[in-house]
Order: sequence, then structure tokens, then C-alpha cells
Amino acid sequence: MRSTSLTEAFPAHTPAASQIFTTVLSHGPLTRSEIAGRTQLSAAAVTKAVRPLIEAGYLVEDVAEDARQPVLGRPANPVRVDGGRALFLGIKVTGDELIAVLTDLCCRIRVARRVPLTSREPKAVLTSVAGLVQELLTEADGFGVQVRGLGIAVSGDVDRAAGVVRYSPFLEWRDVPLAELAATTTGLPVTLDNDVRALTVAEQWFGAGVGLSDFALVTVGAGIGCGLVVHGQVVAGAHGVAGEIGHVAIDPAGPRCHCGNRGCVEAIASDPAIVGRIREVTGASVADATAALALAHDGDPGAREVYARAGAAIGRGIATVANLLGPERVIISGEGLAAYDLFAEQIRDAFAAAAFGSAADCDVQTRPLPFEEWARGAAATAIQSFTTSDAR
Amino acid sequence: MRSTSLTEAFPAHTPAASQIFTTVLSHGPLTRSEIAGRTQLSAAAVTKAVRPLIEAGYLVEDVAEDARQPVLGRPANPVRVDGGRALFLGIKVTGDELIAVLTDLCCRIRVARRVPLTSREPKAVLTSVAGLVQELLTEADGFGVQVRGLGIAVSGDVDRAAGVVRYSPFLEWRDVPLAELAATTTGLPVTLDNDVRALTVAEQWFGAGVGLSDFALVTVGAGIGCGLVVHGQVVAGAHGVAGEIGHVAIDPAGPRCHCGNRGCVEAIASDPAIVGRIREVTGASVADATAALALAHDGDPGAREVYARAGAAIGRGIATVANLLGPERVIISGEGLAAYDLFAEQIRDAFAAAAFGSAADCDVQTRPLPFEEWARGAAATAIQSFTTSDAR
DNA sequence: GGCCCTTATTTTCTGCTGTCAATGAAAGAA
DNA sequence: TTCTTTCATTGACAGCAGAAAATAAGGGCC
Repeated sequence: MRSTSLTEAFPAHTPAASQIFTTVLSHGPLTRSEIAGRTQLSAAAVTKAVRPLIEAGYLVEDVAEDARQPVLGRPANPVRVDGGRALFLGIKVTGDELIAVLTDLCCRIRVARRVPLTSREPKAVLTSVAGLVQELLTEADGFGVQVRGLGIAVSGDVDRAAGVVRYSPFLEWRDVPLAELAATTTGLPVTLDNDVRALTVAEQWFGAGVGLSDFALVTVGAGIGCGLVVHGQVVAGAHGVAGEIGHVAIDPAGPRCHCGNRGCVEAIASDPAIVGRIREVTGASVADATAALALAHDGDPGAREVYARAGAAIGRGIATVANLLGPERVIISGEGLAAYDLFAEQIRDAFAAAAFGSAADCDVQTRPLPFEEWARGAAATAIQSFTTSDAR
Repeated sequence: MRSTSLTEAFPAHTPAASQIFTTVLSHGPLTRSEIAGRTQLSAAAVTKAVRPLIEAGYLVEDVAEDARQPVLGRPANPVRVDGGRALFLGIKVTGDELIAVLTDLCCRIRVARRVPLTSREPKAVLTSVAGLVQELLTEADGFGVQVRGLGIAVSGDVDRAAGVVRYSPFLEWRDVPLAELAATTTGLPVTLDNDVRALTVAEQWFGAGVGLSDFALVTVGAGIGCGLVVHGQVVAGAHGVAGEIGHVAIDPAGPRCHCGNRGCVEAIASDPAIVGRIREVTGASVADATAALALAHDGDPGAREVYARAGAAIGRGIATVANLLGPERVIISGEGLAAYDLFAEQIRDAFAAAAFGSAADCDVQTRPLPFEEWARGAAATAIQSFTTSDAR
């Protein structure tokens, strides 16, 4: 066990130090002069900010890599984040299970766990969360490092600053102060955020959004969601709602959506929408998305057509985002990606057709993010809170 | 004439001073303690930042308003921007005319001018701009204050930082370094920006967007455009394209748009689209938007129906923006607002139907902005450059 | 090995910003 | 007149970040 106490603060008290740490965290090992270049700070400022971070053990100097080609002048000393210096927990709460991960400071998953939920009542969920946290804290003891924060991700309208779930349709919650409740129960600092935004933070810091100031993350699956990063910050929306690409209406003649509207992307391309439509079209008794996928892979033309339409809907939705925001990149992810071979072409075609002018230059890429990634996103928000809270 | 030279810099060298000036500019007269509250700075910092601005004449202390109700304690001394301290020019370049305004530092229009364009060639336009600037500079002499900057607004893909018009369909320009050309010709510091973004800046600083960190400005007219402010900054897009609400596709069965796609908002609700559709539907020989409007106001049911559809399209477009970004407010403006009584209801209904969850809490308001406002927007960008350039 | 060249990092010094706490100012109230 | 209240200013000070100069750490060359 380390001798550090839980109250020990992260030693990045200045914006510069905070920025430097984040830069190193995202961009792997960097020499001090590379840091200076990236952050627009002077080399002197970097030296001064890095020292306390190294002394506190959050950064370490890389041992000289032998593989480095010899260059003129004094060799540079790369610095990197010591992932093992701290641990974090991330929990994604869905309607019927909890997915949890224990990660290190670099947000690498060390342990993953799933627990089914028996009830959606806040109290019952809280109990399950507490149990899961206890379990993972025990695991964490094995690493000899303290867990410094817990991130919780919930779908729906979540107020991160207040730590309150304003409204979650899946859980049927309204105004549940989950952050405070969980903090009291677990004794850990808790960061609560919307699930898609949490995943977006993880992508921004550790994934395909690294270094980009404007990108979008589209998740395809049971619902269609979208996390947006504009001006380098995750968009939260003035009323807590943003990135609702699933309810962008692309066809007035389309199927009715559970939101009451017609032709939402989600009413065409979400797993339930696809399954339902395949049932209608083929008459087959398709149980779930897996069965639907199997049917389409078996070559059923009706099923394939449904997937094709879904792809076109997603492509149009993405084009809408591109037309409005002009992001540098769009990352497509989610469980629905399992069907990617069935609608990739349609996504691409619909996007290309509907994107206006140079908005079409936007780089659209796919990235399979296993379900644990959502929990990892929650952990990323905890890391974010930990490394910036004291630095405001 | 003042004794100040053109090279005299704006005396806000620190971020704090810049922020304070902008706050006072947008929020009218403010006492020092109100400034401190709004900017999260200490009262001492405000005092120190305000002094040089007052000494340089950019801020003045309001004479005590007698109408103020007597309050306990020392009366506060409100400070406001002295609009008369500097003048700016703004020019909006359209396909067939130049619209120019001379404004003061508070962006109040002092003189407005219009000049038809005989050619769209960059050289010819530049000559017209130079002539117009000369004329307005002469007018400005009458005020005894120097003109400190020129803003130029052009529709299309404009790179503000580089001062280059990348591509303007209306002018048929590609990669014209207009800022540099105009600066050389006129001897003024030139700020070049996209027209909708310029108008958005004006709204953000002086209009219905004051104090909001997230809002959208939708312009309806010959085209349908949209300026977005997210996290307090105007969105420019990674590839120079953003806010293309006009090319958000809302109906796969809709009319073909000049962009090649089907069912774009612009293909349904722009002036040319409305005029064309009214011709089709009624068979009447409608010359332009004014004639179309007259026909609808006369009660022609076909024409009214076309406007109703246009309203629904705009409402759906706005709902798309609200779903994706969750802005606090959407401001609808543009020449097309002349027909507002014909589609207001449809805009509202379509928006309410298509907005998801609390995205519908977004405040949708209309604001008639006469055509000179576009030129005023250009002037606002010049003011922005002037007051922040030296401040880093 | 000694010396020079180059690049990386650190040190030292300095300017400057913004905060803190105390003080002055300008009313109305007692 | 004196007190109270609120607004504004002052002066001391901590601390950040930049500039320039110094130092470190290699390789190459004689």
C-alpha cells in the first residue's frame, strides 16, 4: 500500500500543468520539447510543470529506448503517464445490468465485471452498485494502488455538474441525485454523466478522437446516439439534451418512432426497429437482433433490404451532423456494428449523397467498441474529474 | 481629428481586460462590481483593467442617472463603452450588390450605402469595394473619429483566419485572398468572414444572442442558412463548412435541390423554391418572392399551402438543430421573414413535433433583421478583431 | 581523450496578472 | 455628527510563464 492518503490532491494546480498532463495522457510518451510544441508553452514552463508531476509519481521518464535512431544533439527524455499510479472504477448502468471496469490512470481496463439488475428502483440499483464497487475495490487491493474515483454512466438526461439523473426512460428515473448517493455509499468521489457523452470523453482522450477539436461519435444499437465534441469540448446542450441523432427525422413517410414522431433514424435503424421490420417483411419469427443478423447473413433478401435501409438512414443522419457541424471525423460504433457488412455501403453512399460541399471531406470511420467500452467511458470521466478538479 | 495614430493599439493586453471590455460592450452600462460578478474576477482586477480603457477613451463612466432609486451605501458608478470613440466599416458582398455600413464601436449604424455590382470578377468587386470605402471614409471624417477596421462578409466557404474566400458559388470565386487585397487597397485592417457567421457574431455581441453560450441563428430567404454558437464560440467547422441547415435533407421524396440531393430544407423553403413551386401549383406567372407573397396574402389557397409546407420544412430543420445541439435559443431571421405570418404556425408545430424531449424547451424566436444587418455583422467581426487582436 | 557541434533541458531572472486585505468614498440612517 | 452600508481603490504579494543564458548529453573528428 502506498503511503498517500485519499485526500492527496492531484498536483496540477495550474491550467498549464493540467493541459500538459492531459497532452501526455492522450499522446503517449512525449519529450519535454514536444510537449512545449503541442501546448504552445515555453520549454521552461514545461520543465516546471512536469517536475511536481514526476515527483508525485503521475509521470515517469521513459527509460531510453534502444530502438531509437541516433540523432544529433542531446537525446530527448520522453515522459509518459504512469498508468499504475492510480486506479479508477467505471460503471455503465443499463436497464437490466451493470457493467463495471477497473482501469488504471491510462484508462486501460484491468478488470471487468457484469452484474444483472433485478430491479430498476434507485435503491436497488444503488445497492448493486455498492456491491460491485466493493468487489472491485477488493480486486484493486491486489494492485497495491488506491482507487481514486468512480464514474457512472447512465443513458438519458443527466446533469453532470449537479450529479443528478434528470430523466432516464430506460430506468424510469426522474431527478435521482445518483452521484451524491453513490459517493455516500462507496466513499469514493463520483462523476455521473450521460453514457454517450462518457464514451465520447473516452474517445476524445484515448480513442479515435485524440487530437481532434471537432468530431462526432455515433453509436448504433438498441438506440442511436451521438456524442459531439465542438471546440474541443463535449457538447452537453443547454437543457441537458444534445446529440439526439436518433431522433433526427429523415423521412416524413417513415415508420412511427416511440418518441411520437415519424421517420426518426432510430425508428429505422435501431436494433428493435430492424427486428420489427424484418418480422413484418419476411413473416419470420425473429427473436432478436442476433436472429435478425443471422437471417440476413443467410441471404434472406427481405432482411438484407431492411439492413440496407437502416444503413441509408444512418448515413443520412451522419450527413446531417456533418452539414451542421462540419466535424473533422465521425466515428461509428455500437453493438449494431455487428451488422456493419450489411449496411456499410449504404452508410457511405447516403452520407456522400447528403453531405454538402466540403462537409463530405469529413473522415467517417468505424470502430468496434465492445460493451465494456461504455464502462470505460465512465472511468474516463472519473479520470477527467480527478486530473482537472483541483486545477480548475 | 484625434491625435491618436492608426497604429495605436487597443489597450486590453490581458485576457481579463478583453473579457471585461466585451462584457461591457454586450451588457450595456455596468458598475464595476457587476462586471466583477459577471466575469468572475475580483473587484480589484476590474478596477485595474478598466482604468487604461477609460484613459484611452474606450470606456466612460456614466453620469449618475437621477432616475435611479436611492439605495443604501455608496452609489455605484456604471461604466459603458463610448461608441463614438472609434468607427468601423462593414460590407456584405452579394452576387449583384454591395451593402455597406459605417458603425460606431457599439456597432450602431451611422451611415448605410448600397452599390450595385456590374461584374463579379474579383478585380471589379475590389474596385467597387475600394470606392465604397473611400466614400464612407469621407463620411467618417465628419465624425472626427478614425475608422479602425473593415469587415467583409461573403457567402460560401470562407477562411477567416487566412482571409481567403475558398469557394463562393454566388460570386463564382475560388481561393481569392480578399482580406489581403482589400487591406492593400484600402489601408485598413480587414476581417473577412462568412456572411452568416458574421451575422451570428453581431447577434452574439449585440443582438438576441447576448449572454448565451449556445444558440443558433437561422436565416430564411434566397437561401436557408444557420450560424451556430457552441460553448460561446461561433462554429466554423473543420473544413470551413458548418451550419448548412439549408442542406439538411428532411424528405427523401421531396423536390430536387441544386445541391443534387432531394428534400433539402432549401429546396422547399427558400424564396426561389417557394416561387417555383407556387408557379407549378397555381399556374400563375409569379415573378419573384414579392409577387408570391402578394398572391398568398390575397388568399390563394395553392400559394398558402406552399408557404405552409415551407414553414413545416423550416420547423423540422430547426428541430434537427435543437436535437443535435440543444441550444438555448434559436433566432429566425432573414428576408423570408416577410412571409412569417404565412408559416409561423407551421414552423412552431413542426418544431414542437420533431424536437425530442427537453430539446423542445429551446426558445424559438423571430427577429426581423433588415438587410443592412448583414453588413453590420461584417462590422461586428471587424470590431471583434480590433478589440481582441492585441489582447493575447 | 579533448574539442566542437548540435539539441534537450534546466536555471535564473524578470514582468505581469490577479488576489487579498485594508482603506477610502459616498451616500442614507440614527 | 456619527454610524452603517455598499462601492471602489490601493498596495503588498504570490505565483505563473517567458526570455535568455547556462548546463547536460550525446556524436563526430582530430
